[in-house]
Amino acid sequence: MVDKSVATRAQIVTAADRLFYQHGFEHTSFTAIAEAVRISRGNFYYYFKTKDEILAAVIEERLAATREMLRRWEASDPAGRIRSFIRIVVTNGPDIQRYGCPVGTLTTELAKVEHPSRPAAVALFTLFREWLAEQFTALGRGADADALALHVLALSQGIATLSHAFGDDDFVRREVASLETWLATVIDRPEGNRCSSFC
Amino acid sequence: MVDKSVATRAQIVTAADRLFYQHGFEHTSFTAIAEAVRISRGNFYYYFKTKDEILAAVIEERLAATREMLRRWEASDPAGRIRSFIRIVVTNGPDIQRYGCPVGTLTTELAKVEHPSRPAAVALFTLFREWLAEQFTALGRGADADALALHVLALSQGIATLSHAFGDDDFVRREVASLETWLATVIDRPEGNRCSSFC
DNA sequence: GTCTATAAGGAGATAGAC
DNA sequence: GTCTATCTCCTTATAGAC
Repeated sequence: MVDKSVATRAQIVTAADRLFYQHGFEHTSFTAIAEAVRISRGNFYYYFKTKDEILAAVIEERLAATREMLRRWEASDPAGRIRSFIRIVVTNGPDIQRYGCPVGTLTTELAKVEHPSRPAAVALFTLFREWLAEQFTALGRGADADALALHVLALSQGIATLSHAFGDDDFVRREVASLETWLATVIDRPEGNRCSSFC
Repeated sequence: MVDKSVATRAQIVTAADRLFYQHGFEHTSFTAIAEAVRISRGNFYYYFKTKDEILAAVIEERLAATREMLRRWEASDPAGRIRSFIRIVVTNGPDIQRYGCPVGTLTTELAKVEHPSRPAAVALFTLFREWLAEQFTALGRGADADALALHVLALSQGIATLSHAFGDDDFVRREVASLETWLATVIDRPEGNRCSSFC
């Protein structure tokens, strides 16, 4: 039955997505995924021949979900879109505090084990990077849009990593507030009049 | 022979340190460490009863090495010390591009697998955090020294993560230059006159 | 202190019945 | 489509000779 097949496959991807995020790719076993979906390990291989295939499907799923999120954010103006991004670390605060950034932690893990899907994971970063650069360009900062995008991305990554390590809510809120203030000054100020390259 | 025992043990810790950094703790097997030190797997257990014991020794070693590095930096004035920290991502640029930040990647991995040594790894972060806060206090920013320390730590983490993901040298240099400029303004400026909470 | 041999368990992956 | 049974490989860890 095609419908059932599609549904079970989607359940596997959803469960694997969550477990890879919470416990890491390598640390998540077939047994753990099978138990989460409530199917046998054998049935598993009807849908995915290898563990790497599941990972590829999970990354595809995350790419699609991220594109959909960015699409929803386009309801705001460019400055509001960037603020939506900046606020992720607050919006998803509890998850990030427990498990870190889903993009950063996956990319790092796959790099350490030299996994073939590493470039696909980096593409998640690239998606945010290019989308942020577009917003800065729309705000009249086309000349250094990519640099500004990377700056926002880097600080968000750092906030996520330290939130994960220290579990300090105040720190996250403080950094996000500061980054939003920075954003406001970056947008309004002409290029020659800044306190630093990014300000 | 005690001397030999000490030397072999140190070699194991050094090799494990490097391999844990390059390939991750879980992905590094006893076999890999034993081959690196050129001893048999059996001999291995004469020095360490479990893999977790090696990890604990590696973290202790990293803590000691970090304290020693911070001690050397004390030859500079407080502002110079903070600049030494900021420049790590350039000084260790190639390693960080390949393997990420040794502190951040280890802490994240241990959290995902809920490893008992996770708090010890976080202590590495705390060491930098408190040392940075001391320097900001010495610069007359005692009121928000910890917040400033966390800010520098967070941005450095983010730079390391993106350097690892994208392998972009220019980005790293740009961010470090910007952070150094920021540092100069933060030190000189009275508390009321800033373009953002940190500037 | 160092070695070889081996135990015990878990992983990914396969075969074939239903 | 789903299952049980099984295979193979690799891991950590142990026992005991030298």
